[in-house]
Order: sequence, then C-alpha cells, then structure tokens
Amino acid sequence: MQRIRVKTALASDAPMDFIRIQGWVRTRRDSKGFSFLEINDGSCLKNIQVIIDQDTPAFADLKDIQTGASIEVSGALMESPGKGQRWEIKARDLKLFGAADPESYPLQKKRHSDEFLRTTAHLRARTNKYGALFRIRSESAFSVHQYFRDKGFIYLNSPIITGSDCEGAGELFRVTTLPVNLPHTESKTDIFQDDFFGKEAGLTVSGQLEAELFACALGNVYTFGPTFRAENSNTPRHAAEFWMIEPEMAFADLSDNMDLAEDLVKHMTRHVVEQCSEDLELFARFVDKDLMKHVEMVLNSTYERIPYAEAIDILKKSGKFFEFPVDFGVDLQTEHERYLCETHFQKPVIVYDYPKAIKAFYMRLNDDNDTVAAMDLLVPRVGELVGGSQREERYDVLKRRILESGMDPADYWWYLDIRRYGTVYHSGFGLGFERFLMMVTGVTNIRDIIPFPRTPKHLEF
RNA sequence: UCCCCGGUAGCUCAAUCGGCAGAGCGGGUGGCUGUUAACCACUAGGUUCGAGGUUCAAGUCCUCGCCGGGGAGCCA
Repeated sequence: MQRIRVKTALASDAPMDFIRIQGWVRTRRDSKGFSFLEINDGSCLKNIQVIIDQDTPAFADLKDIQTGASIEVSGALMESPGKGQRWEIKARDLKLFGAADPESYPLQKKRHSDEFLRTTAHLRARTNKYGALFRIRSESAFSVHQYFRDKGFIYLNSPIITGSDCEGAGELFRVTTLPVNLPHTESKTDIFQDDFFGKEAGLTVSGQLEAELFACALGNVYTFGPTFRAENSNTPRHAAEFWMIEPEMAFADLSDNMDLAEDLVKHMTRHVVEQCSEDLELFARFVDKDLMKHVEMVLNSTYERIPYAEAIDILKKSGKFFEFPVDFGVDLQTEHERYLCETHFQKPVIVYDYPKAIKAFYMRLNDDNDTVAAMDLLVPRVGELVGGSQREERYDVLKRRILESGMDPADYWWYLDIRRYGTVYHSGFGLGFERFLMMVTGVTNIRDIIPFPRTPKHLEF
C-alpha cells in the first residue's frame, strides 16, 4: 500500500480504518500506558498526531523512536478526542527506519537561531520554519513559469558557461580545466588557448544578452536560472550563487517594462498568499509581525513611478540628513532608496531615466543624450528587487556606447548583429528570486532563503 | 574589502568593580490513564573560540589570530 501524505490525511473528511504514513518524528510524549508521537513528512507545516496504546504491537517498538527518527505508522485515522487537532492516528504497527540519537541529533524540540541552523543546513529543512520556507520557494518558482506561460512568453535556458568576460554586471567565476600549478611564464592569452574552450570562460552573471537575441526572434522570452557573482560582498542581501528571472520583450518600451515588472511581482505575491497561506502564516506570526501589512501593500498599491531627477529632488528637499550626500549624477545609496519607498511614498517605487554614466552600456540612450531608459523597482526593506531597461536598439549608438565603456565591439559582434538585421525596440529586466522571497516571508538574510547558500569563504554541503 | 558588535554547557543566554562558572530549554533515570512547547522529581553535562601578556587572582583587562552577526560599498 502506498503511503498517504500527512497533508492528505489531515484533509480527510471521514475516518479511515486503515492508513499508513511515513515521516520523521517531531516529538514524543509519554504517559503511563500510552505515548503520543507527532509525525511530519514535509508535505505541510502541520504534524499528524499518533497515539500508541500499550496493548498494541506498536507499543513494544517505541524504544528507539525519538525526535528525528524516521518511521512508518500503520493504524486507523480517527477523530481526535483531544483538543488541538481534528484527526489523529491510532497506531497498530510501528516500523523504525532510522533512529536519531537524542544525545547528538542537533534539532531539539525548541526554537533554534538562524545562525545555528545555517551550520546545520543539511537538517534545517526538517524544522517548521525552513520546511515552510522551501515550500514557499517551490510554489513561487512555479508561479513564475505559470505567469509567463499564460502571457505567451517562451522559456529560454540561457547558457551557464559564458565567454563574454565583461557583461558589466559583476566579477566572473572562472571556468577552467587547466592544472592549478600552471607556470606563470606564458602570457594570459596563450594560457587560455590550451583551456577547454580555447578562450577564457566563466559562469554567467546574467542571461540578459542571450535573452535579447531570443526576444528578437520569438517575441517575448524569459530566463529563470542560477546566476553567479564572484564579488566579495558580505551582506544579508548578497550571495555568490542566486536565481534570477529575466524577461525580455520585443516591441516593448520602458513603460511596458515597468508594467510587466509590477504585474509579475503582484502575481507571484498573490500566488504565495493564495497557495501557501498556512506556511505564510508562520512567518507572519514568528518572523515579522507586520508581514501581512507589507504583503497587502505590495499587492494592492499602484507602484510610484518617478524619474531619477525627481527622486533626487525629493531627497534633497526631504530635510533628512544622509550619510552620503544626494546629488544629480550620483547613484542612489541604500539609505536613499529606503527613504523613498519606506518613508516618502511608503510603497514600492520605480525610479527611471538614470544618468548614463552610472548605468550599463546596453541601456537605451534617451533623447536628452544624458540619461538612459533604465528602471529600478525598489521595495520597502528589501531595496532593489528589479533592475531593467529598454535596450539600445540603434547599431551606431550601441557601438559607440561599447567603445565609451572601454570594451571591444568585436567581443560583442553577435550582440551588435541583431541591431544590424531587423532591429527592434525591446526591453527587459532582472528580478532577484531570493529577494522576492525575502520580501514575501520577511526573512532578512539571503543565506536563509537559499537551500545551501554560497557566500565568500562558505562552500559547505 | 572597510567600520561596529559579539564568541561562556548540546541550544538560547546570565555572571555587578577583576574575586567559588550559573539558569532555562534539550539529554538521561524514575513517576503520571488524553498529551500537544506535556507535566512532576532526581541527575549528568565546562580547555569560558585559540595563542600570548598584565595581575596575588582573568569569562571579565591588553595584543594578535580564527569564527559569527550587523552596517557600508557592489548589485539581484
């Protein structure tokens, strides 16, 4: 007989003469003559309570069944006479698969700190909080695919290994099969001629450039995959390996781009609220008391859209002291972003039309010749959730911008080529998947959002 | 990478002015006929992150190192 998942059992509308569940013991309570077990199998936040009477065969097998043990319970699903749960299992037989020595099993029947659980990442998904979190992560990923499929976007698997070494989005991890003890006598170019690809290779920092190529063929596309940045940044919002969602649309301008970003964020948030209400409730109760207020705000507000120049104006007139002075031409600091969305507008804000000097070469130059059609979506407490732009579709302008950025147009011949043949105005953005999850759960450290986070000096598990 | 804070029992923390290293939870043992963060009693458990220094005396003060957290930069 197939096991029944705890989620299904708890949703039953009638008692069952026979039921078999398999999972891990969360807690055991003994009284004289009987014991209670609570079993969790990861299917939902709730445990199912099992009662074992001393006159059943199961009672004799209780000995090594303690917190953390993996077991199978066979018995009857009955209405629980106790308070706190509708259903419980009256056990007939117990089968122990693997015991968990209570002296050394790291997870106790008590709250653990996130810092401690990070050192126990191979087991932390067995806790209420992390189980809930990773179910929400899974549902959120599904909602991305659902959203784009419904909108007629094509899912593109952009390459993980890249040969373009300066996409302008951060430091690359090098990919090589060369021996580590290579003598340093040869020049750099010579070395990579002998490497696997015959040229310097790295892990992708963005799928955007490839997504643009496909958008200019299939119309609307998106990527959703891992992204790697070799930056030595040590903050609760950065990881060396994270997941990014990058839609790219042909025949779309910056305004269309903002519409899509706002709509996508709302869709994903709504999906989590509707499909993960029980798991989300845990975060609203224990992680962030104001969570639902913020989620409502993300769902129901119209996001403010202001040009960069206006943002600077607001900040200057705010009368607030900033550690980093505000001035046109200077990029917004974290404190500025927070003031805009947390204090001034108190809702998500899209800042657009940034000075070209502080943005990437591929962003479309505006008619003022001074700003580019870039946009950042800022949300309270998380900061920049989305960064995107209308792309420069004019061959000559793009080539000039590449040169001005100190790069070699020859390295981007294919990127320039789609501007030579049937070029089209187009737009796209990147949405940090983990940052979305931080926003929707209230978890403040990205290392607690990723199953096995990779950060500087951390590559365990 | 820079700045700030921290590291004491398995976990979370306390230890006043430098003066006998403690509590709660968790673990073990026993009890308890419907528990649910079970309850009650008893009990074990320490290189106070490491190395050096000051002192009659260091968890506490000083130096260096390691690790962790927060802030900044960069960005998703």
